Amino acid sequence: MTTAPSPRPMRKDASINRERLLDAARELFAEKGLGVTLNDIARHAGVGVGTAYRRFANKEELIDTLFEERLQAVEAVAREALDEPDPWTALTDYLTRTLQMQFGDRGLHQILDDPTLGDARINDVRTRIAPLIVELVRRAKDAGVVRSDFEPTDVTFMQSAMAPIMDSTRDLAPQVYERYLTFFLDGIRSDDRTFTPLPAPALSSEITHTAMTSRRRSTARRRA
Amino acid sequence: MTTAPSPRPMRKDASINRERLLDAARELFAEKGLGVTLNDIARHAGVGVGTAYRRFANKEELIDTLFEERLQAVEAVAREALDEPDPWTALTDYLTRTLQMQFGDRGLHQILDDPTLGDARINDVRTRIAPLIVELVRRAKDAGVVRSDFEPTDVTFMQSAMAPIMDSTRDLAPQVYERYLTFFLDGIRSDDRTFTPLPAPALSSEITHTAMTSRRRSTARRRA
DNA sequence: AGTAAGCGGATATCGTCAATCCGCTTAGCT
DNA sequence: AGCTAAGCGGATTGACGATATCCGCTTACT
Repeated sequence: MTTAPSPRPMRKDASINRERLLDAARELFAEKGLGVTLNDIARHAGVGVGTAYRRFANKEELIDTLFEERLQAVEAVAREALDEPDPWTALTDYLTRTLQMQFGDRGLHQILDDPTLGDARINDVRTRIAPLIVELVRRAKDAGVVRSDFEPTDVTFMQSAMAPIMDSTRDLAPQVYERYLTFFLDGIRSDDRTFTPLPAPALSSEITHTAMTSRRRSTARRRA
Repeated sequence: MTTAPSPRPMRKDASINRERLLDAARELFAEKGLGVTLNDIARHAGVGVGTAYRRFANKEELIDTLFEERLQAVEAVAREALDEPDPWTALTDYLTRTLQMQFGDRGLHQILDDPTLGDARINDVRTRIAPLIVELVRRAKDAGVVRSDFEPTDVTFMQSAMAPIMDSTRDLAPQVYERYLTFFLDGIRSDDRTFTPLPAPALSSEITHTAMTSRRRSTARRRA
């Protein structure tokens, strides 16, 4: 699936380097977002820039290659959630799990959130995910476990709202974003209006200050 | 307060241009955020770059000049909120009003949110605001109108969570962010666990797509 | 052993932004 | 009315960061 049936197979060192580049890219995209340069990736892979550009025409190609699979994983989570009989669990499982994934991979968040990123294949997957979310929300509303004025697009905005929290606390207090997800979920759940115990304590004002100060520059890059 | 008692007053054309620059800066900072360049501002003011740099050493000086007042307005809102006898109204008035201000002024949001921005005077004001928020939250908790595990720093993160929503919908559907603020407030209010009517309908999936696509690049600039 | 494939990384190119400089204009004084 | 310091515009310079190429050397494979 990775290599077309070309006359000659790739030379051994070449394919090793290709893997190294993919690994490095995975790591850097996850940690710093899609803004890292091919030069960064090459250096991280312990390989010359030339090598990087010989294997991938540009960063986009690398992104498309890597994230199709990551997005399919998100799609799979949505499908699994639809197998869950309890509609509230289904919806929250989807949210919790995919946010977890996005928390661990800034690039994944960016490509999920920004429809201008990625090629046709990426778009395909995104297009397949949307109706699954619609269905998850519909079921939850039909079962009366979610307020009736909640809509599928609210899921999208909620995800984008989590991004700055994730980015500012990633290195400092990993699961703080779940605290805010909980507030949000307590604001839309209708079958049980008691408060869910918060999965993480609030940050002290000092740590909050540090978090806001050390926020990583969001390094997304616009499409050419 | 603006001009020191210097030997000669500023020449008339000079002070007119100074005002023009301040107006242009206010407008551009509000609309595009603090990332705009002094050149942008000069052009917008209908004035040469040289003039801009003669009046203000750099963008920072301009920012500090303009935003001290804006931040004081936020402080004033907090103080007014503390005059409000009902603790829930007090807290939500503060949130609603300051978010409204931030919605109308991207620069204000940035400087409120990023402690590395602004000079000592700006920092002073920020330092004065923090304890007011602590007090607003304390009162609400003491009165039992807000869940007991809610903390003042949650206000900070909630504000930063609204930013991407505001930025993606500003030109498309001005008050959508209030919808998400409402979800959030319904998730922390403890005296009344019914749902607050949403101030704005959900965006259609098409409009949401447009919103995510046309999101303005966040143009904050790091300090030197 | 020969050679096509691959390699590294210095370097060219581009775009963006900050900041200066200088020839011309004008406000304000006498 | 004439003088001059102050002000003006904006082309230009310089720094920087990112992308992408090029080319002399090396290596895998037959």
